[in-house]
Parts: sequence; structure tokens; C-alpha cells
Amino acid sequence: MARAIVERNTRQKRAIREALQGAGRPLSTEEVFEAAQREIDGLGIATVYRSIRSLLDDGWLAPVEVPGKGTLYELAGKDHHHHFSCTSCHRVYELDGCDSGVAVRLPKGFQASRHEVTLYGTCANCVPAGGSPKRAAARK
Amino acid sequence: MARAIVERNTRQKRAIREALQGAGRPLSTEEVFEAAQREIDGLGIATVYRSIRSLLDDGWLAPVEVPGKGTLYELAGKDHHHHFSCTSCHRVYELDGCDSGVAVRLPKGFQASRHEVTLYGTCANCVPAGGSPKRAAARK
DNA sequence: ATAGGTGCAAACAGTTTGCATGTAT
DNA sequence: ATACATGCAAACTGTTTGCACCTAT
Repeated sequence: MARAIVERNTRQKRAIREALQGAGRPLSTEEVFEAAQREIDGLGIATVYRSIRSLLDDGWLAPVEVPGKGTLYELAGKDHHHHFSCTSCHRVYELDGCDSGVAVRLPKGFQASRHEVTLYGTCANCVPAGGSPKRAAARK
Repeated sequence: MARAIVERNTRQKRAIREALQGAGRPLSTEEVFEAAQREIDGLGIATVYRSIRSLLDDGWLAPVEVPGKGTLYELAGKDHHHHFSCTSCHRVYELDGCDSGVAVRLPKGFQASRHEVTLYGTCANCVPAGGSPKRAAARK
């Protein structure tokens, strides 16, 4: 009888999981790499790609497709929610709640099964108290 | 006095414009290339990338970011609308109308300036009269 | 005639894969 | 001890750029 394939608990995968958990917002592969690299010296980008993939397969991570930013990743199992993409600091935040209505007329014969909503604007860090955006670290 | 830079009306750019106009839905660079190539023999992909970029600069084209499909392009100047991505044939359609409400609570200090809504499901071609999707040409 | 446009190939950037080595189990 | 995981480099894919030639003006 074949032994079950066991996923190993390695330093690098642990660091990658912690980066995602600690962020509180969806991260790009690049951001995960940078965060995990601070913990693990010599970490390779390929390991990040592979780990993210396996975490997705495990159902521990969920992909978030944000228009214009490629695929980001957040912890799986959250309630239905959408995202906010700050056009100033380029961070993506989670928003909770959603008027599950999304009143868009569908042409006859079309059936929608899910929807994706992304808001764009400036986040609280970038637009302090009514002023114009403070020149926030324009990360990359 | 410097002479104004004039954009030339070449066969290839004309074919590219016609592909976009005739489609009636947003196209990917690849789709534009395929369509235009049917008209212009020997058309190079670089020309498509360059032409799309110049049409964007001219304000003749607008980019459409559809999560999971990269950037598509549609004619500019349309009314506010959103998109439908068919998970069966992978085509993207325009939907008209939008409940400009989009009732998502924003955290304090966040300011939204625009939003993007994408619906996913099966289009009329792929789900005929209440049945299960007819195995539509699963284009790539 | 001239300057912008085109095709081709090389250059790039992001992601994946093969392989020898490392390391949880 | 064994088999999965890692790091590195090569391979790929999608997009951009340099350059000699072409062509709308």
C-alpha cells in the first residue's frame, strides 16, 4: 500500500506561510519573496513559486486576480469580499462586505456564477486628512 | 517651426484597427494578431504591440484589465460598463449598465475613484437552452 | 526625398523545470 | 535511509527594442 505523500515542514515554507499570514493583505509573488528572504538567507525565487503553488493545491492559499497587478495570494477560507487597489502606493487591501446584487443586466442566455469587484483610489496612508496624497513610498 | 508628427495610415495598422472594430468585444494582443494576420501576410507580432500602444496613446483604444486574462483592448469612448468572462470559451464580452452604487464599505480614509467589475460564468453560446455547456471550442 | 513604420532577431522580464544536493521524516 | 524540498541555471513565454529596409507622405 502506497504511503501517503507527506508535505514537509521546512524553514523556507514556514517563512513563506508566515509572510502571507502576517501581511494582512494579498501579496504578490515578489512581495512574498522579499518578506521570506528577510528570514531565510539565500532563499531562491523558484522555491517561492513552488511553495505558493503547493499552498494553493492544499487549499491554504487563494489566488486574487487584481486587474493590472497580476495574481496575488491571500489566505483561503475568508468570507466573500473584494479588493481595493491603491493607485498611489500600489498596495492591495481587502474590503469586507459586498452587495451580492451587482446589478448588471446580463444578455439572454448568459449565466453568471461569480463576480470580482476591484475598487481603485487612494488608501488611508496615501491621502491623509483631506489633503493631496503625501508622496508615499512609490514602491517600484 | 517643427512639423507636427503625423501618424501614417499603413495596411497593417488599418487591419489592426479593423480587427478591433469588427470584434464587438475586447480582444487580447494575441487575438488582434491572429485577426490582422488573416489580412496582412507576414505581419509581425512586434507591429501589433507597437500599433496597439500607439492607438492607446491616441486615445482610440482603451485597455480592459480582466482578472486572469491579462490586458485586453476595446474601442475607447464607450459608456461606463463592465465585462463578462466566459469560463467555457474564454471570450470576454461587454455588458452594459452598472448600478454605480457598488455597495462595498470602505475603511476610513480610503477614497475610491473608479471600480472594475467582472462577472464569470457561461455565455449564451456555451450554455444553450438550459442544458449543460455544449463542448464549445475550448480555444486555448 | 524623408521620416515614420515594419519585420526580424536579439534582448528582457516573469515563471517553470531539470538536476545534483540538502534535509525533514 | 529515503523521498521530498531546495538552489542554481537553463528553458520557456510574453513583451520590448535595435536596426536595416520599406513606404506613405
